[in-house]
Amino acid sequence: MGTIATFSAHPQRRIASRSKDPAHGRPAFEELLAAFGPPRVLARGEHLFHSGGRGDAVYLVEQGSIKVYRLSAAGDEQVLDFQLAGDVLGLDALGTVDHGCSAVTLEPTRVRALPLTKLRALCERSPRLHHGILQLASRRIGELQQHMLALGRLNAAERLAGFLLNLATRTQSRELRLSMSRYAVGCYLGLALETVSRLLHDFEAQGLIRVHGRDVALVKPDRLRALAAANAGGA
Amino acid sequence: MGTIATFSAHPQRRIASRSKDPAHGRPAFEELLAAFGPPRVLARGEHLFHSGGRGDAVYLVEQGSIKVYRLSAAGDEQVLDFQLAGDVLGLDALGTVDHGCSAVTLEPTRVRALPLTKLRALCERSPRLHHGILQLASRRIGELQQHMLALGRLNAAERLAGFLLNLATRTQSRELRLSMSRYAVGCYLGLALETVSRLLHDFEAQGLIRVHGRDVALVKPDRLRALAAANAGGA
DNA sequence: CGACAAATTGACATATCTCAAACGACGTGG
DNA sequence: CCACGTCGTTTGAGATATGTCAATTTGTCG
Repeated sequence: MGTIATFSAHPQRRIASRSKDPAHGRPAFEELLAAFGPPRVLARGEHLFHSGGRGDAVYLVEQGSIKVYRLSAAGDEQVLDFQLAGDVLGLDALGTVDHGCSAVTLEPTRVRALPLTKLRALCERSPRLHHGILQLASRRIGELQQHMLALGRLNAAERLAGFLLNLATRTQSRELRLSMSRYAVGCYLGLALETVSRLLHDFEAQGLIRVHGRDVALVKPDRLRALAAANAGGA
Repeated sequence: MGTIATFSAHPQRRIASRSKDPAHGRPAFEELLAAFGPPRVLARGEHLFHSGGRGDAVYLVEQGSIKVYRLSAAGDEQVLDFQLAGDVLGLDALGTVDHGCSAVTLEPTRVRALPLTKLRALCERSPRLHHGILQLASRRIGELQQHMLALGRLNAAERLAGFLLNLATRTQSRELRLSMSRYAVGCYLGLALETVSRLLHDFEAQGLIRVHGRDVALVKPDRLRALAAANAGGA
């Protein structure tokens, strides 16, 4: 895992695009992939599941993007993650009966579901697949821990820089088209939407990025990285 | 889950004290428990593992307490969790080769290890045990997500109130003996240690708790709960 | 008892939030 | 095709929660 520190590249969970992982079972992921059901297309704004709802499947995003979030009693939203093509979500409901979060599409999105009943049955038969799921869960833990570091210890600029780099790595592109609003970005980073807006402006003023609405081009990723890494550590 | 919202009670991971969970395999946990090796006693300040180090086991805390943390490049510490008796840690290293965090004891602590090699072997043979681990991982994801909400959206008082309630639930006691410093609490909650100190004072002044050094008694847990829940939502 | 680490308390600095206004894009309906 | 309303974004000014720095007190352990 290379360069990006604060926000892990999440390449791990993006099982569709995994290509090399010498030590641990690649085949596990392939097998897992094959277990998912047929594609289903959701319109923008449709929910995949709701917090409190019974968790009855995990989902693989094939195309589009999904916002996973929780609401506080006061109605504040905390975005837990944005899921892009190749990501798997719903892992938090394996251990408990229901979901602790909600998932909504940010644009027309194609997903494939793997019902928990089927998942459990498959796990009985294939330790390899079972292990694949466990690895996904384990990696998700690592990612969340990394994000906790960001929320707890990084300043606004560091968080945003890390976020942009993370997206760039995951999409393998420096030309980002943000499917989420400034508000959603703020909810993810623990910031006010105005702060996000201002910071994007500042980054542009410094020549680090170019911004046109929701299109963001990373002009100087290295300097962004330096910014993010100023505080967000490696390892 | 019951009353505490922001900081889940983590009762899930405290497998030693699990007593009822109708739907999901209790036996899985019992079996898992039995798989751990012999007890080992660590002195205060000893590390169980280091960030970057190869993850070669998961650990069950039998007695004492452990601080799990990450360092940022700037040297700032983010505490990811405090692990008490009954908790399992090291789950984040199942999916990757090495740990993304470090673990150090806060007091003399007794743990039992389950080497990953053995764990994997056992998983091959016992789907039930395998499933137990998966559930632990899944629940940990839920807990981390809940803490992210706290870090991202709650104010200092709400975080601290939630933290105290969390500890009380996990230890089944309203008389807390904090094994961690104010500094460590601050690192966990994303606050400065002075803020923690001041807040404890304020809570005491309001009659919510009594503080004597590291002994904290929850005098009015309900009011603390109201404080924590003011913003930290259920479900 | 002495020394060192932890905790408290105060004064002050500031990053970020909040409130508010204005602007732009975009889709709908006349 | 244009007017209009809505939603998201930008930008500004001011408020504030929390951090920082520093001095003092308390606690702990050899």
